[in-house]
Amino acid sequence: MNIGTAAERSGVSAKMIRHYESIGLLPPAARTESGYRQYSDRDVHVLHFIKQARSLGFSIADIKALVDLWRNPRRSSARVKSLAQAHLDAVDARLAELKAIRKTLQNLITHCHGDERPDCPILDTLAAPNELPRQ
Amino acid sequence: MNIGTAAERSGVSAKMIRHYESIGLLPPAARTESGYRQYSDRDVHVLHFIKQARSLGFSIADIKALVDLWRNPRRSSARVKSLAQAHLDAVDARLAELKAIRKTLQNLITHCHGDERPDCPILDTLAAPNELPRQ
DNA sequence: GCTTGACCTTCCCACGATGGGAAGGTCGAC
DNA sequence: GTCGACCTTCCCATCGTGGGAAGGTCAAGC
Repeated sequence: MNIGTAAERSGVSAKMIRHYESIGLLPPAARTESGYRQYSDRDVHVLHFIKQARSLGFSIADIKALVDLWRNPRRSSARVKSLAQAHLDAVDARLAELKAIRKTLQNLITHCHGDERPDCPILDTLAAPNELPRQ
Repeated sequence: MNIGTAAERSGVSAKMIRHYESIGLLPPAARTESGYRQYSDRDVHVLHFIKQARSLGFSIADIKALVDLWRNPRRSSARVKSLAQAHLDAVDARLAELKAIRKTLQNLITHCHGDERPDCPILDTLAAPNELPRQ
């Protein structure tokens, strides 16, 4: 099938499919005489794997490693688990960050009248010489 | 003072100070005869404001709006609050996303032996034809 | 006054992931 | 044959934060 069909069936855009091929995440596709890329059901399956991993927030580098492990019958699940754990740790770190940000924003918004007056605790806090309240 | 000192005192790198000037977030700095940028205490204060807003995750475009409001004695706090609320909404959306990702990852990791065997629920789930479990 | 290391300037490129769009070729239904 | 949909490659962009090259400036120390 052509790239458009592969894109539709996998959920990965044609643009990204070409890009993934260019960065080596995918092997070069088979081509017709006129240069059109040809994809098999197996290729669509790989693309779907990539899409799923992306939706879990894995980086392209991680996904490359995961695809390689998937392709290797001799892999150890320890390696997979290690990759997933490192990613989970990063997700947790980002969650903590956003929670702190959320808390500060929520507090600032609560104390802001939000009317026509110019005084505003949000601006005052941003302009204050000390660091933002972190808790 | 020179840009290095302004960077040190504001917590914003010299690179970013130059960048912010180039994108119009900062007005062009005064210059010496030899072309060195000169910054006042007031400039450092603005940079500090920018740094604080960045640490709260506001985009450069939002920060530009916030700085303009800060500079405008006739601003309404409603406008400030609206910007902050929109940003908080975006933070909340991202938090929800990461939480869902975390949950899925956590579940997959829990069911993975993480040993030398090749069978792995993480890879199996990524390769499965249906969408990832979302709850 | 000269030396030299730190600092400054502009410019170009890069990162990561996902595009938009231009220019030109191919395909297949009608 | 026509024509709209699809395909190709190539170049650029987004967003925020850099690295580094090439060359100029500053001022402490000798």
